[in-house]
Amino acid sequence: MLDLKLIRENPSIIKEKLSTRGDGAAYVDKILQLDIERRECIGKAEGLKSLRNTVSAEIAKMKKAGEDASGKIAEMKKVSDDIKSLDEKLSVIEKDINEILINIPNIPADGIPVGKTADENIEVRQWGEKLNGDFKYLDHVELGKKHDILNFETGAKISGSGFPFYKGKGAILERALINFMLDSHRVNGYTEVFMPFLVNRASMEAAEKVPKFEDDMYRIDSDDLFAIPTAEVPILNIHRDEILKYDDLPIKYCGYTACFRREAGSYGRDLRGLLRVHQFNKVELINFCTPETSYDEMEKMLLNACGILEALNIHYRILDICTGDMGFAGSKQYDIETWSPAENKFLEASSVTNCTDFQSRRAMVRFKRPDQKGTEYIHILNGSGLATSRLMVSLLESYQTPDGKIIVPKVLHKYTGFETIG
RNA sequence: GGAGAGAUGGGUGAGUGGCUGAAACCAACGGUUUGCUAAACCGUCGUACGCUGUAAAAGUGUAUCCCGAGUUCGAAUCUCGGUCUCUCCGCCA
Repeated sequence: MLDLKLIRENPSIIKEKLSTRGDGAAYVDKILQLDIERRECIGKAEGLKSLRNTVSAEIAKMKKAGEDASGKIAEMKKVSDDIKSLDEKLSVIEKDINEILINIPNIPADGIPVGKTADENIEVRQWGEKLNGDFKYLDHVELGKKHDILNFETGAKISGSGFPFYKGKGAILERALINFMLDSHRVNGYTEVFMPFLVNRASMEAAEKVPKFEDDMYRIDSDDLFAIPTAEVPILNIHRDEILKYDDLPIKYCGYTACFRREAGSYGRDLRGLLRVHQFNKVELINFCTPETSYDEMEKMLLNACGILEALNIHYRILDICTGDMGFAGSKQYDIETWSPAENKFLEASSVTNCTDFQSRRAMVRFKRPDQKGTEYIHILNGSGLATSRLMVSLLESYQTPDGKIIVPKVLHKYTGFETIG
């Protein structure tokens, strides 16, 4: 959620910046108009409330002195009615403002690529090289079937399509990846957390996932709980409605969760195997930091995520995401894509995003500087470090041998207890 | 699932209709005292929104005692609905 005051004070700048991000700019004028009405309403209502408070105190005194206050009481009855109708009007206006505000995306950072679609993302760098062995690379679905480690039919039987089923060494490898990533990030200074996979509506709203993206979420109607689409949601909410200590910043968390996404409307796209699933595993990184450090922290987080891929020796590239392709809450976003030799393309395995104060305003996560009055909204960064599903695709495919075996990357041996599959 | 208790500022905790944004204590911060430390004493000590205003400041009004609605001239305090927490019983990984 954007800052209403910021919009009020810099409408043209906000409009200009939002113009690169869909239709956000169109809302600005409407917001400004409503904001004027809102402040008028507040002024009137508060004036009357002030009067009521004063006179009520007088009534109390008169009653104590045994005087008759019925005239003033009748007068205040009328005032109270007026206050009530003004308050009702105000709440309608504020609801309208809020409705618009939750549909305006974050302001893009200076210097990020301007563009409409993913084609206009800019590649920052690549690491490693494309594999070009002189044999036909089997894709992860074929490899999964061959070694009986991944079975999508069984997953479909249990739950439906898009719910992968891992077996034997496949299940162990998945777990190994998660443990390896968590251990690595702990060394990088992140505090490990383990969280609920179902969260309440307030948590989803704080993370700006709901109501805008409610259709993409799995919801449990009977309790109004949501299956988390990412660990970002519960981790972000750790500090909801809190004022953090300046000296504690930055606060960094890593955590594993399963992630649940309905992927409504994306049927037919990248459906094969693990490429687009309703449930996947991810280790998430979250950083709560000051505004002046957030872009530096973002670079560090990116390196933390890349470090996993380098340890696993998987070819990847980094994209600087353009304004039109960026996530709703993001101000700047890097995607990390890992190479799939069988698909012959890069797959998005991670996304590192600086959400600046966009989420913290809704979630009310603030901090206080020493020797300074008032609070500021904290900057919140999130990054996958990483999602195992796409990573598994790249890993299985990249580590296959011409005779169809799969070598387990060395860093995972201590987690798997075996060195090859097949 | 059954029965009961509760939710007040960073913490403990008082307050059952009228100077109560809220006692007291603790913590924190600033200061005095002190050879140093400790102790003592004094002061400060929530947040949000609006208005006035500034270089920064500051002033002022309103709201806020879990959330929402109601009663009343006036609600932390009374009524109703909800959420959450705790205790006991039952069930259970």
